[in-house]
Amino acid sequence: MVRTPCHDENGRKKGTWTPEEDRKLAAYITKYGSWNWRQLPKYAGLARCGKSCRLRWMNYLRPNIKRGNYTKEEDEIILNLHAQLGNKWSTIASHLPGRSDNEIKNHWHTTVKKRAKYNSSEGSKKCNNKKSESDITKRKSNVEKQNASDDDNNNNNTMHENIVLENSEWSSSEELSSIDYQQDIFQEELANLEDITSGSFWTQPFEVDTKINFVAPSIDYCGLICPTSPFISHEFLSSFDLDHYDYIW
DNA sequence: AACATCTACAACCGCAATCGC
DNA sequence: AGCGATTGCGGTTGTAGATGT
Repeated sequence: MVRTPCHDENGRKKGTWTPEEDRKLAAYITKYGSWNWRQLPKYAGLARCGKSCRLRWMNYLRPNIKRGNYTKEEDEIILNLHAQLGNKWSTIASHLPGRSDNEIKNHWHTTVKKRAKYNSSEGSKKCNNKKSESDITKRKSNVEKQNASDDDNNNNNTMHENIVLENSEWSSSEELSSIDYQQDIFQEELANLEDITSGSFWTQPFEVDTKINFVAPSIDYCGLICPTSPFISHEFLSSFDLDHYDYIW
C-alpha cells in the first residue's frame, strides 16, 4: 500500500515515513511551525526533502486531520462540489474540515467517482455497479479493521487528539487529564496563532514571516536544531513534553 | 495453497503560482 | 520587470493487502 523506503541521488530518503520520522516532524512543527519547508528537514533532523515533509504534515500529521470513513454527508459535498468545480481538490478540501486535498482526491478516484457514474446512468448499469458498491462496502470494512489495528498498535503516527484520547493504552485519569491540559493549551495557542496571522495558520504558514526576524538556528534542549519562534510561547513549548512522545508514539 | 488480479491510498513528480529581492 | 527560490496543486505511480480463481 505504501512505497518501500529508498534514497534519491542526494541521499535523501523517499518512500514510507517511519514513526520516528513522523515524531520528529510533528515535534518540530508543533514547536516551531513550518517557517521554511525547504530548510525544515535539515533542522528537524530528517533526511527528506521539504516537499515530502510538507505533504506528510498536510495529509497525515496535521492536528484535527480526520482519517478513515467518509460520511454520507461528506460524500454528497464532494459529489456536489466536484460537479461545480471539477478537479479543484484544494477548494473542495476547504469545505471539508479535517480532510486533505490528497485524501479527497484519492477518495474520489476510488469511491465517489463510481457513485457519480452510477447516479448519472440512473441504474441502467445496475448489474455492473452492484460489484462496485459491494467493493466499497468491503473496502470500508477493511479500513475499519486497519484503523482498529492501528489503535491496537498504540497509535500509528498521528498526533490527532481524538486518536490519542481514544487509545486504549491511555487508561489512567491522570494521563488523560494531562493530555486534556496539553490539548487545551494547544487549542489556545492555535487560536492565538490564528489571530496573529489574521487567517488560517495552517493554510498560510508564512504570512507571519514578513513580521518576524528569525535568529540563527540553535540546538534546543530536545536536540532539535531550530530558529527561535516569536509566536509560540515558552509555556506552550514546555507543555509539550516531547520526550513523552516516545511514550505516546 | 499458490498464484493472479484488483483496490485503496501514501507518496512522488512536474508545473504553475506566488513571493522576495 | 526579471529572476530565482519556494510553495501549492493536481495528476500519476507504486505497492501492501484483500479478493478471486
